[in-house]
Amino acid sequence: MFDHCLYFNTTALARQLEKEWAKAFEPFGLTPPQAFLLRAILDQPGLLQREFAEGMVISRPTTTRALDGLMAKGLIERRSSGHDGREQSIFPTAAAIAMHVSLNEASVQVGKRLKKVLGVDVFADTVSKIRGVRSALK
Amino acid sequence: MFDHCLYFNTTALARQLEKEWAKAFEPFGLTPPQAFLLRAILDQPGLLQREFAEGMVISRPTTTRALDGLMAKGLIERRSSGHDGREQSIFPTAAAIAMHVSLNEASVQVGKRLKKVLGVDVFADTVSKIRGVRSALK
DNA sequence: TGCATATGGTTGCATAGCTAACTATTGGAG
DNA sequence: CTCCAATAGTTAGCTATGCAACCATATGCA
Repeated sequence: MFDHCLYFNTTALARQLEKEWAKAFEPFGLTPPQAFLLRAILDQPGLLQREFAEGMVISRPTTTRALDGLMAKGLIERRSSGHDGREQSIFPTAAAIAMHVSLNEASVQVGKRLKKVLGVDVFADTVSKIRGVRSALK
Repeated sequence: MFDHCLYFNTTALARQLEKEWAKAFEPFGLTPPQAFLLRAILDQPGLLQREFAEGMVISRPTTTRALDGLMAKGLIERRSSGHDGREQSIFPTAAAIAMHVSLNEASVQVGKRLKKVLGVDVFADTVSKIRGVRSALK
């Protein structure tokens, strides 16, 4: 119905991809947003909550809640940043660190599968086009 | 952080676009999902609820609720399809029909603005790439 | 020093989406 | 004709997201 609409196609694709990734992270008991946030934390432990919000391109309230969820699962810790009483530094727990490798492997597998289905070039082109649009709209 | 991830970029773009369209539909008191569904109904009055779910690529429960919202605003009617007691045909009310032209105009404006910002070719390429991925994953 | 402003985080409230499970109706196979 | 399977729609319950408004802490300027 809205074949040439960027919004329509983008949101529809986002929902499709959400399902793909949900399958991959299901064994970890994580949803895609949770898993991606955790991967970011594992890659850059100690960054401030605000910095993760920026990096994931989600609002601060959404970040608060996503981190609440990860904390409830015992996967992260919030520590006061020390020099500024407002800030929270985010660290993975040992349990999360134990998942790091397999979480990354699962992610790589999804990427590989998508590249196989779509073709490596189409995949890369699409990502690059989307990133271009994102930054043009920023 | 996930520069080359299709999921990450797609969901982030989806949120950005949502905001763009929200501005455009705000004068009508409609959110983007509501407005797009209503536009579909205005273009094809009388289709079944299930058919709108398919067309919009959303689940049936989401369709039920989106239509509940439009009905609460007095913009659509559900009528029994006649030959099958399970089905509901969806029609726009006079109030909705009165919005048809300006709703479409507002939508065209957003499209024009995006094409101007991004360039017509980038816009078309991006949509086409995304549609390609959508159908490859279907 | 003290108040105004800015910033990081949280809370409240709303929307949109999903899956699973339910109801109601239809249609087909014995 | 009856019962079982399939289909349309709804309901329940969950997650993710945003904005507005709030609290607490910093910061800067007068």
